[in-house]
Amino acid sequence: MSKSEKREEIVRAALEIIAEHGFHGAPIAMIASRAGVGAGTIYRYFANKDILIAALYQEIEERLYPFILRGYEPARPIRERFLHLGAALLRYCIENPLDFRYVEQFHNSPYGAALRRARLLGEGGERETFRALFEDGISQQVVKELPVTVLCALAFGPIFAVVRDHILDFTRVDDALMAKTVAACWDGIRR
Amino acid sequence: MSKSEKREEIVRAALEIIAEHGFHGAPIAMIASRAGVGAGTIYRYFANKDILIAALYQEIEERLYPFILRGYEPARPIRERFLHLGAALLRYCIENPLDFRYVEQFHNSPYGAALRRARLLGEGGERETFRALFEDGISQQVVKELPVTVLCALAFGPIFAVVRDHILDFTRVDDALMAKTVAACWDGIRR
DNA sequence: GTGTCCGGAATGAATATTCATTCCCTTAGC
DNA sequence: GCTAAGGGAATGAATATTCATTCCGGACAC
Repeated sequence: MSKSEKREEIVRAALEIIAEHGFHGAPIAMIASRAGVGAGTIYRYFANKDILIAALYQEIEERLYPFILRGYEPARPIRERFLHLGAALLRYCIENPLDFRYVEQFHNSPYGAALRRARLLGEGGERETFRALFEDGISQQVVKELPVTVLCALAFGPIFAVVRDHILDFTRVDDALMAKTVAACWDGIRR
Repeated sequence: MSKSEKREEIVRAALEIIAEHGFHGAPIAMIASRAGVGAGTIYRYFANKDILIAALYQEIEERLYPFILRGYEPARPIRERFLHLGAALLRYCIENPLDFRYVEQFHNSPYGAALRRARLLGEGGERETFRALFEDGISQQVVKELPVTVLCALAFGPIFAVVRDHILDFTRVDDALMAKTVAACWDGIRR
Protein backbone atom coordinates (compact mmCIF):
# COMPACT_ATOMS: atom_id res chain seq x y z
CA MET A 1 0.00 0.00 0.00
CA SER A 2 1.52 3.33 -1.00
CA LYS A 3 1.74 6.27 1.30
CA SER A 4 -1.16 8.19 -0.20
CA GLU A 5 -3.28 5.07 -0.38
CA LYS A 6 -2.69 4.60 3.30
CA ARG A 7 -3.86 8.08 4.13
CA GLU A 8 -6.90 7.50 2.01
CA GLU A 9 -7.67 4.22 3.75
CA ILE A 10 -7.48 5.91 7.13
CA VAL A 11 -9.84 8.66 6.08
CA ARG A 12 -12.26 6.21 4.54
CA ALA A 13 -12.28 3.99 7.62
CA ALA A 14 -12.84 7.00 9.87
CA LEU A 15 -15.73 8.16 7.69
CA GLU A 16 -17.42 4.79 7.76
CA ILE A 17 -17.06 4.19 11.46
CA ILE A 18 -17.88 7.69 12.63
CA ALA A 19 -20.86 8.00 10.29
CA GLU A 20 -22.20 4.74 11.61
CA HIS A 21 -21.35 4.91 15.31
CA GLY A 22 -20.69 8.56 16.04
CA PHE A 23 -17.52 10.07 17.43
CA HIS A 24 -17.86 8.19 20.73
CA GLY A 25 -18.18 4.83 19.06
CA ALA A 26 -15.08 5.33 16.95
CA PRO A 27 -11.91 4.69 18.94
CA ILE A 28 -8.64 5.14 17.11
CA ALA A 29 -7.93 1.43 17.49
CA MET A 30 -11.11 0.58 15.60
CA ILE A 31 -10.38 3.06 12.82
CA ALA A 32 -6.86 1.70 12.51
CA SER A 33 -7.99 -1.88 12.27
CA ARG A 34 -10.66 -1.05 9.69
CA ALA A 35 -8.06 0.82 7.67
CA GLY A 36 -5.66 -2.11 7.92
CA VAL A 37 -2.91 -0.11 9.60
CA GLY A 38 -1.44 0.14 13.07
CA ALA A 39 -2.87 2.60 15.55
CA GLY A 40 0.35 4.54 15.63
CA THR A 41 0.35 4.95 11.87
CA ILE A 42 -2.64 7.25 12.03
CA TYR A 43 -0.52 9.68 13.99
CA ARG A 44 1.98 9.81 11.15
CA TYR A 45 -0.72 11.38 8.99
CA PHE A 46 -2.78 13.35 11.52
CA ALA A 47 -1.42 15.04 14.62
CA ASN A 48 -4.38 13.89 16.69
CA LYS A 49 -7.94 12.69 16.43
CA ASP A 50 -9.44 16.16 16.31
CA ILE A 51 -7.35 17.06 13.31
CA LEU A 52 -8.37 13.87 11.54
CA ILE A 53 -11.99 14.74 12.22
CA ALA A 54 -11.62 18.25 10.89
CA ALA A 55 -9.70 17.13 7.81
CA LEU A 56 -12.38 14.63 6.96
CA TYR A 57 -15.04 17.29 7.24
CA GLN A 58 -13.15 19.49 4.86
CA GLU A 59 -12.72 16.70 2.34
CA ILE A 60 -16.45 16.18 2.30
CA GLU A 61 -17.09 19.86 1.73
CA GLU A 62 -14.69 19.78 -1.17
CA ARG A 63 -16.59 16.93 -2.78
CA LEU A 64 -19.99 18.48 -2.16
CA TYR A 65 -19.55 21.98 -3.58
CA PRO A 66 -18.41 21.04 -7.07
CA PHE A 67 -21.18 18.46 -7.26
CA ILE A 68 -23.85 21.00 -6.42
CA LEU A 69 -22.51 23.70 -8.69
CA ARG A 70 -22.08 21.46 -11.73
CA GLY A 71 -24.30 22.91 -14.42
CA TYR A 72 -25.48 25.77 -12.24
CA GLU A 73 -26.25 28.88 -14.25
CA PRO A 74 -26.51 32.06 -12.17
CA ALA A 75 -28.19 33.82 -15.06
CA ARG A 76 -31.31 31.62 -15.06
CA PRO A 77 -34.51 32.59 -13.23
CA ILE A 78 -34.57 32.34 -9.43
CA ARG A 79 -36.94 29.41 -9.26
CA GLU A 80 -34.96 27.38 -11.72
CA ARG A 81 -31.74 28.09 -9.90
CA PHE A 82 -33.27 27.09 -6.61
CA LEU A 83 -34.60 23.83 -8.00
CA HIS A 84 -31.18 23.04 -9.40
CA LEU A 85 -29.33 23.63 -6.13
CA GLY A 86 -31.96 21.96 -3.97
CA ALA A 87 -32.17 18.87 -6.15
CA ALA A 88 -28.40 18.59 -6.37
CA LEU A 89 -28.01 18.90 -2.61
CA LEU A 90 -30.70 16.32 -1.97
CA ARG A 91 -29.25 13.95 -4.53
CA TYR A 92 -25.76 14.23 -3.12
CA CYS A 93 -26.96 13.39 0.38
CA ILE A 94 -29.04 10.45 -0.80
CA GLU A 95 -26.20 9.08 -2.88
CA ASN A 96 -23.57 9.66 -0.22
CA PRO A 97 -25.27 8.76 3.03
CA LEU A 98 -21.97 8.32 4.84
CA ASP A 99 -20.96 11.86 4.00
CA PHE A 100 -24.33 13.13 5.14
CA ARG A 101 -24.26 11.24 8.43
CA TYR A 102 -20.74 12.38 9.08
CA VAL A 103 -21.55 16.03 8.50
CA GLU A 104 -24.55 15.74 10.78
CA GLN A 105 -22.48 14.19 13.54
CA PHE A 106 -19.95 16.91 13.05
CA HIS A 107 -22.45 19.74 13.27
CA ASN A 108 -23.92 18.29 16.43
CA SER A 109 -20.58 18.21 18.17
CA PRO A 110 -18.45 20.88 19.80
CA TYR A 111 -16.38 21.01 16.58
CA GLY A 112 -19.40 21.95 14.54
CA ALA A 113 -20.69 24.72 16.75
CA ALA A 114 -17.38 26.54 16.58
CA LEU A 115 -17.20 26.09 12.83
CA ARG A 116 -20.68 27.35 12.15
CA ARG A 117 -20.02 30.40 14.22
CA ALA A 118 -16.84 31.13 12.31
CA ARG A 119 -18.66 30.65 9.00
CA LEU A 120 -21.31 33.14 9.88
CA LEU A 121 -18.77 35.92 10.18
CA GLY A 122 -16.37 35.15 7.37
CA GLU A 123 -17.49 33.88 4.02
CA GLY A 124 -18.49 30.24 3.83
CA GLY A 125 -17.84 28.31 0.63
CA GLU A 126 -21.21 27.41 -0.80
CA ARG A 127 -23.10 29.64 1.61
CA GLU A 128 -22.36 32.58 -0.64
CA THR A 129 -24.12 30.97 -3.59
CA PHE A 130 -27.28 30.44 -1.63
CA ARG A 131 -27.14 33.83 0.01
CA ALA A 132 -26.84 35.47 -3.40
CA LEU A 133 -29.74 33.42 -4.71
CA PHE A 134 -32.03 34.35 -1.83
CA GLU A 135 -31.10 38.01 -1.92
CA ASP A 136 -31.70 38.09 -5.65
CA GLY A 137 -35.06 36.47 -5.04
CA ILE A 138 -36.05 38.99 -2.43
CA SER A 139 -35.10 41.97 -4.53
CA GLN A 140 -36.99 40.54 -7.51
CA GLN A 141 -39.96 40.02 -5.20
CA VAL A 142 -40.31 36.34 -6.03
CA VAL A 143 -39.08 35.15 -2.64
CA LYS A 144 -40.60 35.96 0.74
CA GLU A 145 -39.07 38.89 2.57
CA LEU A 146 -37.51 36.95 5.46
CA PRO A 147 -34.00 36.86 6.95
CA VAL A 148 -31.69 34.77 4.82
CA THR A 149 -31.12 32.42 7.76
CA VAL A 150 -34.84 31.68 7.86
CA LEU A 151 -34.95 31.13 4.10
CA CYS A 152 -32.10 28.67 4.50
CA ALA A 153 -34.06 26.90 7.21
CA LEU A 154 -37.14 26.69 4.99
CA ALA A 155 -35.12 25.43 2.07
CA PHE A 156 -32.68 23.00 3.69
CA GLY A 157 -34.52 21.93 6.81
CA PRO A 158 -36.92 19.69 4.91
CA ILE A 159 -34.23 18.39 2.60
CA PHE A 160 -32.04 17.17 5.43
CA ALA A 161 -35.02 15.79 7.30
CA VAL A 162 -36.04 13.77 4.25
CA VAL A 163 -32.51 12.44 3.88
CA ARG A 164 -32.48 11.35 7.53
CA ASP A 165 -35.72 9.46 7.04
CA HIS A 166 -34.39 7.89 3.88
CA ILE A 167 -31.23 6.69 5.60
CA LEU A 168 -33.23 5.25 8.48
CA ASP A 169 -35.44 3.51 5.92
CA PHE A 170 -38.52 5.44 6.98
CA THR A 171 -39.09 6.79 3.50
CA ARG A 172 -37.96 5.43 0.17
CA VAL A 173 -36.79 8.44 -1.80
CA ASP A 174 -36.71 8.02 -5.57
CA ASP A 175 -36.22 10.60 -8.31
CA ALA A 176 -39.88 11.53 -8.41
CA LEU A 177 -40.08 12.10 -4.67
CA MET A 178 -36.86 14.11 -4.72
CA ALA A 179 -38.35 16.44 -7.31
CA LYS A 180 -41.59 16.81 -5.38
CA THR A 181 -39.74 17.52 -2.16
CA VAL A 182 -37.61 20.26 -3.66
CA ALA A 183 -40.65 21.76 -5.35
CA ALA A 184 -42.43 21.85 -1.99
CA CYS A 185 -39.43 23.63 -0.48
CA TRP A 186 -39.76 26.20 -3.21
CA ASP A 187 -43.41 26.68 -2.28
CA GLY A 188 -42.20 27.40 1.24
CA ILE A 189 -39.90 30.24 0.28
CA ARG A 190 -41.61 31.75 -2.77
CA ARG A 191 -43.96 34.68 -2.40
CA MET B 1 -32.74 19.45 50.63
CA SER B 2 -35.57 16.96 50.56
CA LYS B 3 -35.42 13.71 48.71
CA SER B 4 -37.58 14.79 45.78
CA GLU B 5 -35.84 18.15 45.56
CA LYS B 6 -32.58 16.27 45.25
CA ARG B 7 -33.85 14.18 42.40
CA GLU B 8 -35.08 17.31 40.70
CA GLU B 9 -31.74 19.05 41.12
CA ILE B 10 -29.97 16.09 39.55
CA VAL B 11 -32.27 16.09 36.57
CA ARG B 12 -31.97 19.83 36.14
CA ALA B 13 -28.19 19.74 36.33
CA ALA B 14 -28.04 16.90 33.82
CA LEU B 15 -30.30 18.81 31.45
CA GLU B 16 -28.18 21.95 31.62
CA ILE B 17 -24.85 20.26 31.19
CA ILE B 18 -25.86 17.78 28.51
CA ALA B 19 -27.75 20.41 26.53
CA GLU B 20 -24.71 22.61 26.60
CA HIS B 21 -21.85 20.14 26.20
CA GLY B 22 -23.41 16.98 24.80
CA PHE B 23 -23.30 13.54 26.34
CA HIS B 24 -19.51 13.29 26.09
CA GLY B 25 -18.92 16.56 27.88
CA ALA B 26 -21.17 15.62 30.78
CA PRO B 27 -19.40 13.29 33.20
CA ILE B 28 -21.33 12.14 36.24
CA ALA B 29 -18.94 14.02 38.50
CA MET B 30 -19.79 17.29 36.75
CA ILE B 31 -23.51 16.67 36.93
CA ALA B 32 -23.21 15.84 40.61
CA SER B 33 -21.28 18.95 41.45
CA ARG B 34 -23.68 21.17 39.51
CA ALA B 35 -26.58 19.55 41.34
CA GLY B 36 -24.82 20.05 44.66
CA VAL B 37 -24.76 16.36 45.56
CA GLY B 38 -22.13 13.65 45.68
CA ALA B 39 -21.45 11.52 42.65
CA GLY B 40 -22.64 8.41 44.45
CA THR B 41 -25.95 10.03 45.32
CA ILE B 42 -27.00 10.07 41.68
CA TYR B 43 -26.94 6.28 41.76
CA ARG B 44 -29.45 6.29 44.56
CA TYR B 45 -31.96 7.84 42.18
CA PHE B 46 -30.93 6.36 38.84
CA ALA B 47 -29.50 2.90 38.33
CA ASN B 48 -26.99 4.23 35.79
CA LYS B 49 -26.30 7.08 33.43
CA ASP B 50 -28.31 5.64 30.56
CA ILE B 51 -31.39 5.46 32.71
CA LEU B 52 -30.93 9.03 33.84
CA ILE B 53 -30.63 10.08 30.21
CA ALA B 54 -33.75 8.22 29.20
CA ALA B 55 -35.75 9.49 32.17
CA LEU B 56 -34.82 13.04 31.35
CA TYR B 57 -35.94 12.59 27.78
CA GLN B 58 -39.27 11.28 28.93
CA GLU B 59 -39.76 14.20 31.30
CA ILE B 60 -39.23 16.61 28.45
CA GLU B 61 -41.76 14.80 26.29
CA GLU B 62 -44.24 15.00 29.11
CA ARG B 63 -43.81 18.75 29.32
CA LEU B 64 -43.93 19.29 25.57
CA TYR B 65 -47.09 17.43 24.58
CA PRO B 66 -49.52 19.17 26.94
CA PHE B 67 -48.03 22.51 25.95
CA ILE B 68 -48.59 21.88 22.26
CA LEU B 69 -52.06 20.48 22.65
CA ARG B 70 -53.31 23.22 24.94
CA GLY B 71 -56.22 24.85 23.14
CA TYR B 72 -55.94 22.53 20.15
CA GLU B 73 -59.30 21.89 18.53
CA PRO B 74 -59.35 18.90 16.18
CA ALA B 75 -62.63 20.09 14.70
CA ARG B 76 -61.19 23.31 13.22
CA PRO B 77 -59.99 23.55 9.60
CA ILE B 78 -56.76 21.87 8.64
CA ARG B 79 -54.81 25.06 8.07
CA GLU B 80 -55.80 26.52 11.40
CA ARG B 81 -54.90 23.33 13.21
CA PHE B 82 -51.53 23.22 11.52
CA LEU B 83 -50.76 26.80 12.41
CA HIS B 84 -51.70 26.10 16.02
CA LEU B 85 -49.46 23.06 16.34
CA GLY B 86 -46.56 24.56 14.42
CA ALA B 87 -46.59 27.80 16.36
CA ALA B 88 -46.88 25.98 19.68
CA LEU B 89 -43.97 23.69 18.81
CA LEU B 90 -41.83 26.58 17.68
CA ARG B 91 -42.69 28.63 20.75
CA TYR B 92 -41.92 25.78 23.11
CA CYS B 93 -38.50 25.25 21.58
CA ILE B 94 -37.66 28.96 21.62
CA GLU B 95 -38.77 29.31 25.22
CA ASN B 96 -37.08 26.12 26.38
CA PRO B 97 -33.82 26.03 24.50
CA LEU B 98 -32.29 23.58 26.96
CA ASP B 99 -35.08 21.09 26.32
CA PHE B 100 -34.63 21.54 22.60
CA ARG B 101 -30.88 21.10 22.67
CA TYR B 102 -31.23 18.05 24.87
CA VAL B 103 -33.72 16.37 22.59
CA GLU B 104 -31.49 17.08 19.62
CA GLN B 105 -28.49 15.56 21.34
CA PHE B 106 -30.62 12.60 22.27
CA HIS B 107 -31.89 12.00 18.76
CA ASN B 108 -28.36 12.17 17.41
CA SER B 109 -27.11 9.49 19.76
CA PRO B 110 -27.43 5.73 19.77
CA TYR B 111 -30.29 6.11 22.26
CA GLY B 112 -32.26 8.23 19.87
CA ALA B 113 -31.88 6.06 16.81
CA ALA B 114 -33.34 3.08 18.63
CA LEU B 115 -36.19 5.16 19.98
CA ARG B 116 -37.14 6.67 16.65
CA ARG B 117 -37.22 3.25 15.13
CA ALA B 118 -39.48 1.94 17.89
CA ARG B 119 -41.75 4.96 17.51
CA LEU B 120 -42.22 4.39 13.83
CA LEU B 121 -43.72 0.98 14.42
CA GLY B 122 -45.73 1.48 17.58
CA GLU B 123 -47.68 4.62 18.26
CA GLY B 124 -45.69 7.65 19.30
CA GLY B 125 -47.25 10.17 21.68
CA GLU B 126 -47.70 13.37 19.71
CA ARG B 127 -46.86 11.76 16.41
CA GLU B 128 -50.42 10.50 16.19
CA THR B 129 -51.82 14.01 16.34
CA PHE B 130 -49.70 15.18 13.46
CA ARG B 131 -50.26 12.03 11.44
CA ALA B 132 -54.01 12.46 11.83
CA LEU B 133 -53.76 16.09 10.79
CA PHE B 134 -51.77 15.35 7.66
CA GLU B 135 -53.95 12.44 6.65
CA ASP B 136 -57.04 14.58 7.13
CA GLY B 137 -55.42 17.25 5.01
CA ILE B 138 -54.63 14.85 2.22
CA SER B 139 -58.10 13.37 2.10
CA GLN B 140 -59.62 16.85 2.07
CA GLN B 141 -57.24 17.73 -0.76
CA VAL B 142 -55.84 20.79 0.99
CA VAL B 143 -52.45 19.20 1.65
CA LYS B 144 -50.04 17.85 -0.95
CA GLU B 145 -50.26 14.16 -1.63
CA LEU B 146 -46.91 13.10 -0.20
CA PRO B 147 -45.84 10.46 2.32
CA VAL B 148 -46.55 11.57 5.87
CA THR B 149 -42.85 11.36 6.66
CA VAL B 150 -42.12 13.89 3.94
CA LEU B 151 -44.89 16.18 5.16
CA CYS B 152 -43.35 16.00 8.62
CA ALA B 153 -40.00 16.92 7.12
CA LEU B 154 -41.52 19.91 5.32
CA ALA B 155 -43.34 21.05 8.44
CA PHE B 156 -40.79 20.46 11.19
CA GLY B 157 -37.50 20.65 9.35
CA PRO B 158 -37.65 24.43 8.99
CA ILE B 159 -38.99 24.92 12.50
CA PHE B 160 -36.12 23.09 14.12
CA ALA B 161 -33.61 24.75 11.83
CA VAL B 162 -34.91 28.17 12.84
CA VAL B 163 -34.70 27.24 16.51
CA ARG B 164 -31.09 26.14 16.05
CA ASP B 165 -30.23 29.44 14.47
CA HIS B 166 -32.02 31.30 17.22
CA ILE B 167 -30.13 29.45 19.95
CA LEU B 168 -26.80 30.11 18.23
CA ASP B 169 -27.80 33.78 17.98
CA PHE B 170 -27.82 33.73 14.20
CA THR B 171 -31.43 34.87 14.01
CA ARG B 172 -33.45 36.79 16.53
CA VAL B 173 -36.84 35.13 16.53
CA ASP B 174 -39.71 37.22 17.85
CA ASP B 175 -43.46 36.61 17.72
CA ALA B 176 -43.82 38.10 14.28
CA LEU B 177 -41.04 35.99 12.80
CA MET B 178 -42.43 32.87 14.46
CA ALA B 179 -45.78 33.45 12.80
CA LYS B 180 -44.19 34.09 9.41
CA THR B 181 -42.06 30.97 9.70
CA VAL B 182 -44.98 28.70 10.50
CA ALA B 183 -47.02 30.27 7.73
CA ALA B 184 -44.20 29.55 5.30
CA CYS B 185 -44.14 25.93 6.46
CA TRP B 186 -47.82 25.76 5.67
CA ASP B 187 -47.10 27.05 2.16
CA GLY B 188 -44.69 24.15 1.83
CA ILE B 189 -47.23 21.45 2.59
CA ARG B 190 -50.49 22.93 1.27
CA ARG B 191 -51.70 22.16 -2.21
C1' DG C 1 -28.79 2.90 69.36
C1' DT C 2 -30.13 1.54 65.06
C1' DG C 3 -31.06 2.04 60.44
C1' DT C 4 -31.09 5.04 56.36
C1' DC C 5 -29.13 8.04 53.36
C1' DC C 6 -24.90 10.67 51.65
C1' DG C 7 -20.63 11.89 49.95
C1' DG C 8 -16.67 11.45 47.58
C1' DA C 9 -12.44 8.69 47.46
C1' DA C 10 -11.22 4.22 45.32
C1' DT C 11 -11.63 1.09 41.44
C1' DG C 12 -11.29 -0.68 37.04
C1' DA C 13 -12.46 -0.36 32.25
C1' DA C 14 -11.91 2.23 28.09
C1' DT C 15 -9.27 5.27 25.34
C1' DA C 16 -5.98 8.66 23.09
C1' DT C 17 -1.35 9.19 22.54
C1' DT C 18 3.63 8.01 22.75
C1' DC C 19 7.79 5.74 21.61
C1' DA C 20 11.22 2.01 21.39
C1' DT C 21 11.50 -1.37 18.12
C1' DT C 22 10.91 -3.66 13.65
C1' DC C 23 10.41 -3.65 8.82
C1' DC C 24 11.33 -2.58 4.21
C1' DC C 25 12.93 0.01 0.44
C1' DT C 26 16.62 2.52 -1.62
C1' DT C 27 21.14 3.02 -2.73
C1' DA C 28 26.17 2.50 -2.39
C1' DG C 29 30.11 -0.50 -2.48
C1' DC C 30 32.29 -4.20 -4.42
C1' DG D 1 24.50 -8.64 -9.82
C1' DC D 2 24.76 -9.16 -5.09
C1' DT D 3 25.13 -7.70 -0.43
C1' DA D 4 25.03 -4.53 3.24
C1' DA D 5 24.10 -0.20 5.37
C1' DG D 6 21.04 3.67 6.18
C1' DG D 7 16.85 5.92 6.87
C1' DG D 8 12.18 6.75 6.84
C1' DA D 9 7.74 4.52 7.76
C1' DA D 10 4.88 1.46 10.43
C1' DT D 11 3.83 -0.89 14.45
C1' DG D 12 1.49 -2.05 18.73
C1' DA D 13 2.61 -2.57 23.53
C1' DA D 14 3.04 0.71 27.29
C1' DT D 15 1.42 4.95 29.44
C1' DA D 16 -1.51 8.46 31.09
C1' DT D 17 -5.93 10.10 31.37
C1' DT D 18 -10.80 10.12 31.75
C1' DC D 19 -14.92 8.36 33.39
C1' DA D 20 -18.88 5.38 35.13
C1' DT D 21 -19.68 2.81 38.91
C1' DT D 22 -18.88 0.91 43.62
C1' DC D 23 -18.05 1.05 48.38
C1' DC D 24 -17.59 2.24 52.94
C1' DG D 25 -17.18 5.47 56.85
C1' DG D 26 -19.88 8.96 58.80
C1' DA D 27 -24.02 12.03 59.62
C1' DC D 28 -28.64 12.36 60.58
C1' DA D 29 -33.41 10.90 61.84
C1' DC D 30 -36.18 8.58 64.89
